Amino acid sequence: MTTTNSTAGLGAAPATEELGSSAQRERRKRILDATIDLASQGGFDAVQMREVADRAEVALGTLYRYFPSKIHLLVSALGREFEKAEGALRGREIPGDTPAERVIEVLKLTSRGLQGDPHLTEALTRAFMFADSSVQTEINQVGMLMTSMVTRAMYPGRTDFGDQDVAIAKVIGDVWLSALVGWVTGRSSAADTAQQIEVAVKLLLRD
Amino acid sequence: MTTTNSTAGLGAAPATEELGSSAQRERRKRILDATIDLASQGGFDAVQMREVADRAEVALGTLYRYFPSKIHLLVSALGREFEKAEGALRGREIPGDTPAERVIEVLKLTSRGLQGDPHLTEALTRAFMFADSSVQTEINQVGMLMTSMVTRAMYPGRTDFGDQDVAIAKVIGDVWLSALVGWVTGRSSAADTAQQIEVAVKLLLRD
DNA sequence: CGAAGAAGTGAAACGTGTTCCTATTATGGA
DNA sequence: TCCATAATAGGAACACGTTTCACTTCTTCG
Repeated sequence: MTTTNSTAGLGAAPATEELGSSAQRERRKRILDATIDLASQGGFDAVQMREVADRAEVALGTLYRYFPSKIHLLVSALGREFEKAEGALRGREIPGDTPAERVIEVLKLTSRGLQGDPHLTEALTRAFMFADSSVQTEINQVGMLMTSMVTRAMYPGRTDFGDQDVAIAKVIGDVWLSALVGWVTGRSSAADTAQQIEVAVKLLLRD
Repeated sequence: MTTTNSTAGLGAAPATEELGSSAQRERRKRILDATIDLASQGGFDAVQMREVADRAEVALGTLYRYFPSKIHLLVSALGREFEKAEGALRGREIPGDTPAERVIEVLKLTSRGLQGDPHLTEALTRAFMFADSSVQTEINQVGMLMTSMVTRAMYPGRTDFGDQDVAIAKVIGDVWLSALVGWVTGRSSAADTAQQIEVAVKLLLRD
């Protein structure tokens, strides 16, 4: 059984690594800020390592010391954003009478947030899709946040979930990712994407 | 001059295998062969445009005339391979007593085929994930083949399918893609991938 | 304080995707 | 057949991710 459990990560995942001196934490923050700034304005291609380094007022070599590749950089940025989004959602009461309705609601909210900044979304999604196992830590973090958002929407208030529920949440996450890729790469419209997710959720959460 | 390059470009790089002189069709074939060869031996990174051009005995500029980017090249190669795989499957009788069983069988077969050539799969999947709307034609072709394979496995012999069935097939396709990406990028094992797909299919095709 | 090592700087250089340019060869119509 | 035009060859050049290196600055600890 491959249940490396997800409920473990559902708790209060501490913010990002708190290692390093405060100067280092600030450098790191400046780098991620610059990254998101550039991504937001021009997408994946606009995030150029030299430009990021410039904006963060950091040498190129230093940038690479903090993030060993552009993919690491972008996936880390994605992690930070996702954490923020998940935090914002965490306090909120999710409307909807059934698990399906609530999950759709959450995914709509999230998608809308992403689609409000298409370039940023494009950059982060591309990076996520391109990431290999050397970025596993960051990837898993994002995956767990995703799963956690979905399960919480399914059963608000509950804190741990059965295998079946987690499996469903993961499938929904997969569909969501595929749909997002379709949207990001210009193959489907925002409406298509929403529709696609809704269909999947209804299929998976009918009973 | 670059004035009327669109018509010239289309003539030069026939989207379908029909167009172009026989010399051109052969060039195109040599290029795709070289691509798959390189991909198969070293994956995405090993498909280097200069090397492809060399092996295909074609100038770099010619390669770019036929395929305007590495992504186009790889996605086109993917299309050709997928067609071949789908054709091989089309004649065959699929074992299994229920739609779920048959779909799982088909996906297992396909996955096994892919996993038998990991580098090739990695290259093609990466390209697919990275492709933007300029590669829409090729992408859609692959998507339709995928959906068609799944629906046919659900109801062998039938030739047209209800909305619900197509929707389910698409969701399965999404999950399959996500799982494949996970495998390709080294985040999950072949067994995990199979498991993940099986869970999704069982959830979607229970009744 | 002072020294040793870690971290940061700035710049050059390399690899590979992509573009561009000129000369040469194929092709198809008058 | 001969010419106009498109297609190809060959190769230089450019862009951006990544690496490397010599030097400087910071941090830590005896």
